[in-house]
Amino acid sequence: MPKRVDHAERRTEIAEALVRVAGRRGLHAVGMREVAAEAGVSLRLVQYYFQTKEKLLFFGLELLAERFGERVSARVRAAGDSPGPRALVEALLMAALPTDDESRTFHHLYTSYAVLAVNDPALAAQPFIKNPDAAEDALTELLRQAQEAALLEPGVDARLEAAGLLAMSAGLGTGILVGQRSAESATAVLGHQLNRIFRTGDEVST
Amino acid sequence: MPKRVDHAERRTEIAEALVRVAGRRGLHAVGMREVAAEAGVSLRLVQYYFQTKEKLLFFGLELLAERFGERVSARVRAAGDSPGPRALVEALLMAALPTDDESRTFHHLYTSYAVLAVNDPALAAQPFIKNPDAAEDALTELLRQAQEAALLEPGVDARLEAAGLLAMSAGLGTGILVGQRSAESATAVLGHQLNRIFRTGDEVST
DNA sequence: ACCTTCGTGGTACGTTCGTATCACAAAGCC
DNA sequence: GGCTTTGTGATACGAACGTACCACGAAGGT
Repeated sequence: MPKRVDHAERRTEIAEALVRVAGRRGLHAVGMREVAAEAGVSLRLVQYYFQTKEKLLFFGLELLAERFGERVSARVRAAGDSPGPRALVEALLMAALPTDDESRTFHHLYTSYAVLAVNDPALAAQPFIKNPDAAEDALTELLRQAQEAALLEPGVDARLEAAGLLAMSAGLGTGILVGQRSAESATAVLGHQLNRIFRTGDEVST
Repeated sequence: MPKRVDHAERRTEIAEALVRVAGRRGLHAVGMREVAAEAGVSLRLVQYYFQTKEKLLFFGLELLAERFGERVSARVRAAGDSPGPRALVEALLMAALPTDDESRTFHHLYTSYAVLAVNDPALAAQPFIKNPDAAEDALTELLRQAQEAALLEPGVDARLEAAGLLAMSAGLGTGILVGQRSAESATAVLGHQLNRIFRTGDEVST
């Protein structure tokens, strides 16, 4: 049976199994055996491709971040051919909301990792800072451009506003996740916020 | 030795030990034995006052929510004798930010519980919804009053704004928690947001 | 054609965890 | 003052977990 196999691919498959079971039962409850079963391989194999559980978890986080980045990019690209700044900003912020199973799992697990990182320096060294900071930079740049095109209300500080919007999006996402608020209500809150930032030339986008 | 003892008090002491050790090592890592050691009692005693770990965790959450409520109330009361609406709003929002050890632990553990609640219906039935909803109602009412006193910029929807501000505060709090942003930067973001909501009669309060 | 390396399975080990059990002393009740 | 209840200690148990170990079949290289 043992043909030569692509390690990277195998690792990705197993990490995807990890993400699935973690999304279903919670990151705290996932064990090597269950990941193996979900991936349809033996426990030994999980050990073989990841020597330790910690490494498996790290790789799972990387996978999660990567997939999420792709998702956001896709959303932004889908925002239209020559999208207005507001449509771009909206796409960026809405993509982070847990509106379907995939984004819900992402939000759930990312928060789980973040909580673990509070007490785990090794985990805290992972892309927890890098990734959100990049998003903040990107959004700030978007707002600056809109500002130069005189599309924003006066008195808006691009950087502070970007940070605030991203934090709001994250907070709303958590609210959705725990069932406190519906996805529709979250988008309404976000939309109202954008209405107050952008000059009234209402393009509410899709 | 066995004098008659106040159960409620004992349970609170043990739950406080739970909160301490959970804040130190993460909620996922806390065991009955460690809680017992932290509280300075035997494992048996923890079992005696809480029959099961689940009940201990529930009680810990209740304690956390209660203490946090008191903290917010204290902050709001300390906002001044006849505080302006903006000072009140600011006190409410800032109190939720993890600026010191106590609020940091609160934010950390509350988020931990929230993550667990995603996959645990019994935990989800605890005050996860009730409490934030109450905060949203209170903040909405505060904004409405400010609105009637013509202290707000036009075009502000009190309810949507309240929800947005609370979500932003929560999101900023998480950012502080994971070391992505400093407490000062978070308060700056929040302050800027309030500046754009309240009419310019700048009282930045303490 | 041999031999090394790679992929894989099965299983055992040591630890830790939550919980249950046994034992017993002090206090309250009548 | 005997007896029941209450508080407390020590320890045992069964399960689950991460990890380590042993064995072996099938390719690849030369």
